Amino acid sequence: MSVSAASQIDSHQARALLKALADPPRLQVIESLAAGERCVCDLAGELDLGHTKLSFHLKVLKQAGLLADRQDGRWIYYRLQGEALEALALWLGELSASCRKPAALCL
Amino acid sequence: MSVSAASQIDSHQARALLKALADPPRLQVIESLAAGERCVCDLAGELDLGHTKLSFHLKVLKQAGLLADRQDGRWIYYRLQGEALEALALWLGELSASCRKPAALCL
DNA sequence: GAGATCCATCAACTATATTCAATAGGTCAG
DNA sequence: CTGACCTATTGAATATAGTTGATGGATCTC
Repeated sequence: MSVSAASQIDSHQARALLKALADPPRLQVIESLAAGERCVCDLAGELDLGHTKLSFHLKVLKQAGLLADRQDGRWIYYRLQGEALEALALWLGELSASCRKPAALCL
Repeated sequence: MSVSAASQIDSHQARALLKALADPPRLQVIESLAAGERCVCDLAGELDLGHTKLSFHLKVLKQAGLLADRQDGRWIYYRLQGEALEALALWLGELSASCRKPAALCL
């Protein structure tokens, strides 16, 4: 039980996260939210996406587990789920590590 | 100057890597190559992709900088470029770290 | 409760990516 | 140099994903 326990993911989950991230507007959202929680209208102002497009991509990111939301009155605030990013980073790290291991065979 | 200097990438490069990885057949290839270098015909046998499909995806991965190849007679061997995976893992890690920093705002 | 604001959803359209079958370029063995 | 093998490429067909404009639900203000 490590302290910063990023949950282990399998390649199927990794692919879902990769796919969710691999899109310009979604990456804009992610990077904007890395600075902190924001409501949709702030995001719409900050980024240059229409309301509908933004809403669509927020949904995709949320379904992938990369975002969480919270309602406050008529505003809905989205925030990054750091664990998902960490889990993906970990998965990628293990992949590259396993590549490096059998020294003679890879690279 | 850190020892395991994974080169820094920007969000544009990160997106290209994410996009290249976010596809089932390509992830199969990546995971297979994590065990070591292989020639195309071995990959074709191991995975269940047609020759054409495999060749196409190898090209995509190579252009993204995730794979390198080497010719030996009529065989062409592909291997993983661990640095690309590490760089992406690093980029994701920094993103999640920056999310965690302003404690009150995110999560 | 009427109107305004914030956000999500829907269906149709468009754009992009993947697949498949056929063709072609190299390399090797005989 | 001919035929066999390994791999790459091409173009057409298909599948998938993204965008757009219009509609609707929910919350707030007056």
